Amino acid sequence: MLPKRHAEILKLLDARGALAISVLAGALGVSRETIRRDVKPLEETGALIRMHGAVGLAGQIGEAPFLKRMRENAAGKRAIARAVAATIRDGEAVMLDTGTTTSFLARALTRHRGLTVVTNSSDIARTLATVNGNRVYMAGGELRPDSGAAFGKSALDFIARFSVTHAVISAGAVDVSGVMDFDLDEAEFARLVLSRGERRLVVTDSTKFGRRGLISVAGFGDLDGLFTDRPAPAPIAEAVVAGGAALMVAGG
Amino acid sequence: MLPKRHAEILKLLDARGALAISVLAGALGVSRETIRRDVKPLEETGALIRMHGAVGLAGQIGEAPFLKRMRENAAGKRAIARAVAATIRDGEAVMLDTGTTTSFLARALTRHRGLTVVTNSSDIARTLATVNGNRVYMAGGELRPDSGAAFGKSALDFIARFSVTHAVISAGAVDVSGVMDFDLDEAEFARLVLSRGERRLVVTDSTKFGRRGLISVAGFGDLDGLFTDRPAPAPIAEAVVAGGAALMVAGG
DNA sequence: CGTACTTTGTGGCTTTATGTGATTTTGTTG
DNA sequence: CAACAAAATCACATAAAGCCACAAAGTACG
Repeated sequence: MLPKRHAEILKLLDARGALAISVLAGALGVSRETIRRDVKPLEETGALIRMHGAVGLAGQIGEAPFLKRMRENAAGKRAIARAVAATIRDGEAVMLDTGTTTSFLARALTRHRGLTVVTNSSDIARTLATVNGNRVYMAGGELRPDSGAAFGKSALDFIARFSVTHAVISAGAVDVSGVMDFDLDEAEFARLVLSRGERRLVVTDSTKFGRRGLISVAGFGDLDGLFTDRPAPAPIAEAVVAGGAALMVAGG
Repeated sequence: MLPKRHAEILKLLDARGALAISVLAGALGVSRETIRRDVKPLEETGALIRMHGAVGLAGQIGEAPFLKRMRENAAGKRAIARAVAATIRDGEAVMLDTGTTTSFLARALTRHRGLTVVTNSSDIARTLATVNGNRVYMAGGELRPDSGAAFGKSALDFIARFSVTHAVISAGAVDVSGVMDFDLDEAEFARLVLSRGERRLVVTDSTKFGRRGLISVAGFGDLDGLFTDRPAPAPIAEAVVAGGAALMVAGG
């Protein structure tokens, strides 16, 4: 049962940050020595970093802001990701933009088979490219240091050639007027992603509600659904349904 | 009655997750050995994944083949990666092709700062894009399911625009005539990478020596150095130095 | 029927996973 | 810096799982 517990360990670390060996041993119901033996190959492949007394995911240690953000409200984002993944069937085509919540969605989709995935995020591409017979198309170019994703004209041109069943974007902010972002390139990219999908979804954890964004990405009328982890403030919830989009609240 | 029990096994796994061989044997009223024999073809076709003690549906367990390959001789590859990383200074430009050893090199480079990185590998891109102010340029396109990397004309065109200090490729095989590969696209890509670097390196763990490749990538005269983890067979070592390349053996 | 082929079971041996306890290393604190 | 506690390491024991070869029981087809 090795790989199974390996996956469990990575999941726990992903959710809760660095943990002591003994904590992991307790959580998984095996001896500390066993956890140590599990951890060794994971460390050798670079997935983990060991310190005396604890292990952590490789990326989290050396100040990677993106991974740090992935730990904020990780439970909520994971719940959203699971809910969205449940609406996607094996073999379908999805387009994902960059974001912590869409990265969680990519992880939730590792149990699907034969997906076609279009993205500009190196994290999402890497997560889905080598598993389960998926086909992954990634837009190349210069990758942003904060997100590890490609933007700009060539990325736009690349994804404009695709048409997919599910287009999923993440939101920097959501208010009554719709979905907003803080970055012009990201907003343009997200807008294009939405236009290439038959079913247009936004995923956003509840901390984004009421936040005021800089650039408008889409009104609720342009969407088919908005997935979040906690009930939205009443005015926003009303605006969503008034725009004709479904509002889905994923249970933790 | 083979196909019938195969279907039963898949159904059980789907309903109850990963199960031990002995559990399946009990549930279906046959011996463990029989289940093992049932499971073998299912594993070969990729429907199942086997661990010691249990089998699970491929979709439920996330064990990518690429990660599996990264575990093989991980210590040797890491030693090679460390040795190469020590010859690269902060702020320099490197070009890396896809391979388990170059992925290790990317990890060894996470402590460098301000690198410029050019690659076609989503794994390498993701590893280096979000840390320490690196600039990462990744060739996009359709990613190969085995390696998570982009090949083909657009990838070639993309990297052809760059000139870097260090060009590093991994080898599928090495014999007295030079560096070989098993895949035409990979070989062409590697050749182009070499041509874009001032310092041209090959990294290869010692298991590749003497293996017979399909396509020639480069003769030793085209290289500045070859890094490996154990001394090469005498005829190959002689060919390397005769070609004017340095042979570096990294201590474990 | 009988022969040839397939499927299943069995026993012996090897390998793997895991736990336990002794011993060493590491980090902390007075 | 001595002393202590937590963690890591190591060696050993054991039980479960895997593997192989051969025997037994079906099964197909002339």
